[in-house]
Amino acid sequence: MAASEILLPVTDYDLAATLDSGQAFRWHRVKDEWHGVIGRHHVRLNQVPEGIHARASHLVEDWDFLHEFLQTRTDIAAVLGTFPVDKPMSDAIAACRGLRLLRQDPWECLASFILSSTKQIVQIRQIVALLCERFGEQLGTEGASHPALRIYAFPTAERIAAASEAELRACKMGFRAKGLLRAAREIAEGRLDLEGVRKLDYAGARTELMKLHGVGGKIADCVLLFAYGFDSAFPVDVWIERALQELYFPRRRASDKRLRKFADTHFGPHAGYAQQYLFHYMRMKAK
DNA sequence: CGCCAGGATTGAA
DNA sequence: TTCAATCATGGC
Repeated sequence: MAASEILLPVTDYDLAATLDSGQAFRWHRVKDEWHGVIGRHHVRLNQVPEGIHARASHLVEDWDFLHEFLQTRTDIAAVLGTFPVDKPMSDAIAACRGLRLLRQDPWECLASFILSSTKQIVQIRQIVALLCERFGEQLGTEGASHPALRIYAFPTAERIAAASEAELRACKMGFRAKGLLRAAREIAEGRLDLEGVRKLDYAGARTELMKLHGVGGKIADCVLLFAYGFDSAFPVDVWIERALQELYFPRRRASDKRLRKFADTHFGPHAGYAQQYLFHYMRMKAK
């Protein structure tokens, strides 16, 4: 039945931690509500005792897109049950129980993480917001008279492919414009099929994404984890490197190679989930 | 291996 | 107020 609001009855779901854990860059909190765009849906979410309450700015026939994005059907207890039983992991779980992995659109996720290179989360947000304002389709008409309230879809690969590198650089993305433009063209001109990547195994999918200029192992793993649901992907950035070093090798300094190998073997079949818990735990401790 | 690529933020002068 | 250090990933 079509409605503009719905209750998603989920437990063990920390909406704030999930939307603010560096996976997605377009969500912002207004009072107790999270505003965001999923595809062409503008939605507002808030955590209530019974689960997550969602409101859309339009009538929605099928809310499955929201279940999919938020991964409400994931059995989080089963995932946590596969984590290694050690002090760092149990501390991380205690610190952010209810943290989830999202399931994002591959293009939006890929583009966002190409822009994330050597940027901090606040800056990535700014760049992505500018990109959407300038190249994304405006959704609805609420903000027609009020620029600050305008809502935009994430720009399509085709639209980005039609932009110039200079126009993209004007969104403050610097040298990342080249990588974004080239990726958009690969997709728009049919040389890269992001849907086809779903059919590959983890190693094959990673190799495929890493062919793109500006996409190394870390960014490929972010996309594989946050958009494709490859739970074994374990993005290693400086935060995670520090976390592994401090939490698991406090006495002796471990090489990058050693840490990488540890990451690939220690955390089990849902290593990506474990990574997200460690990442969020370290960010919370740093604040 | 070591350098470089922008721009926001932080803290010193 | 200005200015310099810091941040952090991939290509070469």
